[in-house]
This record gives sequence, structure tokens and C-alpha cells, in this order.
Amino acid sequence: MNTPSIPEVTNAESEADKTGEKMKIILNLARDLNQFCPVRDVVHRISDKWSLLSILALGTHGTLRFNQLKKEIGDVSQRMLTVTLRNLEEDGFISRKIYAEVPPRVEYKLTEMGQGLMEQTLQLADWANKQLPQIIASRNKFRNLR
Amino acid sequence: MNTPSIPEVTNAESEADKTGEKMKIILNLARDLNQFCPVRDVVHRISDKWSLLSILALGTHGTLRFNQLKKEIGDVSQRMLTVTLRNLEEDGFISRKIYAEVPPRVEYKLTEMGQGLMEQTLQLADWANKQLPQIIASRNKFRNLR
DNA sequence: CCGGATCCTTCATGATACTG
DNA sequence: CAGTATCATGAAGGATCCGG
Repeated sequence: MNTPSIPEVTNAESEADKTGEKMKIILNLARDLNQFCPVRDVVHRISDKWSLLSILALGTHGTLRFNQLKKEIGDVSQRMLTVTLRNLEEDGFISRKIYAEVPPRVEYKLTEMGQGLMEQTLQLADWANKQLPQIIASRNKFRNLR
Repeated sequence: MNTPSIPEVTNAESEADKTGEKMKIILNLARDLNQFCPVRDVVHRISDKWSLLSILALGTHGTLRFNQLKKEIGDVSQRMLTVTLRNLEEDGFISRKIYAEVPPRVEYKLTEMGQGLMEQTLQLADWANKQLPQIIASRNKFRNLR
């Protein structure tokens, strides 16, 4: 029905104000390491080796079967792709549809929330790309000082 | 019954376009696992156990000495905090100023890029918070189906 | 006070073999 | 085709001791 679009928060001026608010929230949430921390949780989910690639592949192609996805990603083992997909499914980022056929067929696609996650990730990616030269420079500088 | 607010489709087309562009970029970058991948790199940097908390603590307090930072975070070991700070420093997210005194004093603070990283993280955190109920619901549902 | 060096534990990843 | 089961391994995290 509705493709999740990004709300108009990305204003440079109001961002400073909102940053303060957000900071309080995340600080409280991040501090309680023993409790449920959504931020750490989401970061952890996308930080493993294959989740991002899986999400991006599904985001690009819409719907993929297991082996299509495997081929698309390339060097992922069967086991790790299964694990990755289960985790993403568990959190509701992808949906899994099983067809009772012979041979079996299973189709994966992003849920609406999964698309939201992808967009968040793309924003971060966008930022990361812009910082890339500076990061590389910083690393080289750091190396030379040691 | 508070579903996370999904904005209406205001400018779905331009957003979709932008997303498509970004996707191509990140896909190419993410695919070359052997090469340098800024996205994976940044995600990896903030996904370890203490980086986020360190960044947030410094973002909140501006400048902190080592033990202040350690106390602020709470349950981090001396070693891991050192490692974390070195990594963040290496990439240029924090700066480290050493005072040649006895006893030694070292002050840490976010660089400009570090503040940018924090803001990116806060945006992700904001999104994660909104999705939290849905994620929890999905997990419970998943558990019950097994 | 800050942090390097060492050793140890735990967990994610992966190679391989097997199954409905 | 799409998994599950088992075993091996390497990296991350952590405890502890040492040093400037």
C-alpha cells in the first residue's frame, strides 16, 4: 500500500535540537546493557557478515528463492545464509513463503519494515561514502605516527 | 495499539529514485568483500560492544579523560576501552590529546566526523525505537510457531 | 593515570556430510 | 531445492599482570 518514505526530519537546522532529544533517549536505552536495547540490537543484526547483503539483494530483486539469493550474494555458505535469513525473519525484516512442491521452493522478500531497515542502511551508507576519503586519510596518518 | 508511524507517501517517486541510486552504490561497494567497503567498515566499527557507548558518552560530555569515560560507560574493562578508543581514533572519529604531566592525563573528544557518525547513529536509533514493538511482536510470533 | 602484553574463554563463521 | 547436523577454527572479549 505505502512504501515507507523518509519523513522530513533531515533538516540541518532542526537537527541540532532533535539530536539532543534523541541523545537522551538512546543514552538511556544503550546504557542498560542487560536489558533490551533496540539500537544495539538493530546494529547487531545488520553488522553480521551477510545480513546487509541479503537485505540489499532482496531490496534490489524484490523476491528471490534460496539459491537465487545464494548466487546473488556469491560467497556465502549455505549454512550461514540459512542462519542469516532465519534471524532476519525472526525480527520481521524478511518474509518466507514455502511452496509445498517437489522439488521444494521457498521465496524470500523484504517486509515493509525490512524495506525501512534497508533505507536506514542506505542513508548510513551514503554518509559513509562521503566520509571515505577522510577515513582513509586518518588511517594513513595514524599508521605513520606509530 | 501504537503502530510505529509510517509516513504517508508524499514524494514517493523522488525517494524511490534516490533509493535506487544509493542502492547501486552500496551494492557495488558491499559486493567486493575483499576490497575496502566503507559501509561494512563503518557498521563494523560501531557494531562492536563499546564503540557506540564511547561515542555517545563523548557526544554528551564533550571532553572526557580516560577514567571519566570508563566510569561513564560503567562495565567496560580497561583493555577494551583502550582498544575501542584506538580504533575510533584511527578512523578519525575521536581525537586524543596527551598532556605530558605526572600523573599522565589524556583527554578524548569527538572530531567533527565523529559527531557526524553520532548523528547518523542517532537517526538509526530513532528508527529502531519506533520499530521496537513490531520487532518484539515478530519475535514472539516466531517463537510460538516453532 | 593510562595502557601495553599475555593468556584464556566464548561465540560467530565455515567446511563437510546428510535428509525430506 | 532447501535445508539440518556435526565438527573445526579464528577472532572478539575479558582477566590479570606489568610498565612509563
